[in-house]
Amino acid sequence: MTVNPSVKENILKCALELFSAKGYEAVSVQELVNAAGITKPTLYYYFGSKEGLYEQLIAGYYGMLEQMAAFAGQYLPNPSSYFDDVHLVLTRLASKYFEFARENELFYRMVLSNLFMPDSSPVYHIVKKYHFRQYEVVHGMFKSFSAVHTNMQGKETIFAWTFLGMINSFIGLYYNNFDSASLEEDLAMRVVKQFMHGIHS
Amino acid sequence: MTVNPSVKENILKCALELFSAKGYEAVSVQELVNAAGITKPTLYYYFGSKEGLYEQLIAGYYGMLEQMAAFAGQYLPNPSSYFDDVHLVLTRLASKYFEFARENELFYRMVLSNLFMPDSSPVYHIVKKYHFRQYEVVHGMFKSFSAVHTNMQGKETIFAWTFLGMINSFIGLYYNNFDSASLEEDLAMRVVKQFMHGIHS
DNA sequence: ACAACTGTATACCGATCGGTATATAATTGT
DNA sequence: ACAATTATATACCGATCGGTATACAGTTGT
Repeated sequence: MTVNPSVKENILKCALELFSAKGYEAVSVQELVNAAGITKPTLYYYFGSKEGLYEQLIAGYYGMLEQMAAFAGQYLPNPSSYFDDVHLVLTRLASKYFEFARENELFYRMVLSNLFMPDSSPVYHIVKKYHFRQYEVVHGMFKSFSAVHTNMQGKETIFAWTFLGMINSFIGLYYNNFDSASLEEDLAMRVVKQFMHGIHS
Repeated sequence: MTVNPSVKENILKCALELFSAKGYEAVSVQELVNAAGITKPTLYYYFGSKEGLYEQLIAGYYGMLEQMAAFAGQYLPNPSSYFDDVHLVLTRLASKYFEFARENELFYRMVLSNLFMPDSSPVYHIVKKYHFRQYEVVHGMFKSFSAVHTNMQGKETIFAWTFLGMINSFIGLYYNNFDSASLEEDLAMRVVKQFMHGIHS
């Protein structure tokens, strides 16, 4: 079986728009193929099933996200300089997350809406491993911090979840226009400041 | 039209279990009435529609949550004492959120899974106002802080969202057993510490 | 020119969707 | 006792669900 790239890309594009706007369950295959200007057998020819389409859709984007996070989270210890050490890496990572969320809003909306999805939700088993890999990258970053800053040892898990929770909270905030701030470098610094020094900043 | 409370309660109980486990869209009315041991006309007699059932279900729980947050978030200024001022109220509120999340796990799982629901999701318009009211209570609390601690002025929105984001992040963590910590008083203190003083705590 | 393969559409599948018309059993007021 | 009302079930509605059998047009290798 071969593929017509343009047709496949078009299906993925329409799927992203619909799933992002209404959620997986609420989008029917018929609705999807109408939007893409094709018929059902074409969709099943390329993706096998509705779930297969969803998986292929998120796999690509999650790959990019993971690569970004792994790269931006690289830590070159420089403990003598505050701003060139942990602070630098966290700011870079937050900034890159915001950049990704800005440039892939439709996809990242799906990520957010799936974050706390119930375990027995029909699509949970699809997104589960991608969520966890994303967490692992951030957790690994804090591990590399604590290897140098031993006072952080044992708190890597809680730091990873807190940091990701804050990042996602702010991205959700941005998407819903509750805060006038945009997801610029500036906000990344504010988030890191809050994360590192709390309310007294 | 009158009601048989026990039947109605039973439907609500089954609805909570199913919606919490699979999400609104993924639960069919047939599945629901089977679980409750009734037939469809009975459900429609009491709730009018699937959406009506969902609304009545969450309205009750959100009412409790709102009342709890409003009460726990009351601020009696005592700026001369650090631990009896903002710190006290935040710890009490966090603690109460964790308590609520422990005692109403099924409901709060629904809350979390709806947190970042897309705007055009079929149930978004139902949960929207409840989410926002919850945020407003916390925002009001920070407003009452900043009336005394003027250095907090202008940051009430960002504080409210950060605080709620952290709370929910930890509750999600607890539900997914990623952290061995349970949602006890102890964790509430850690969250407030992280919120107020950041990573250096 | 013709066979093999790629890609797409028509037309259909049984099952299930959310919702309801109607009948009737059970309760209540008088 | 009997009418009115409450509460429940049978049986059904048109629409749509996710998915597919089949035919066939377009392309490609030889």
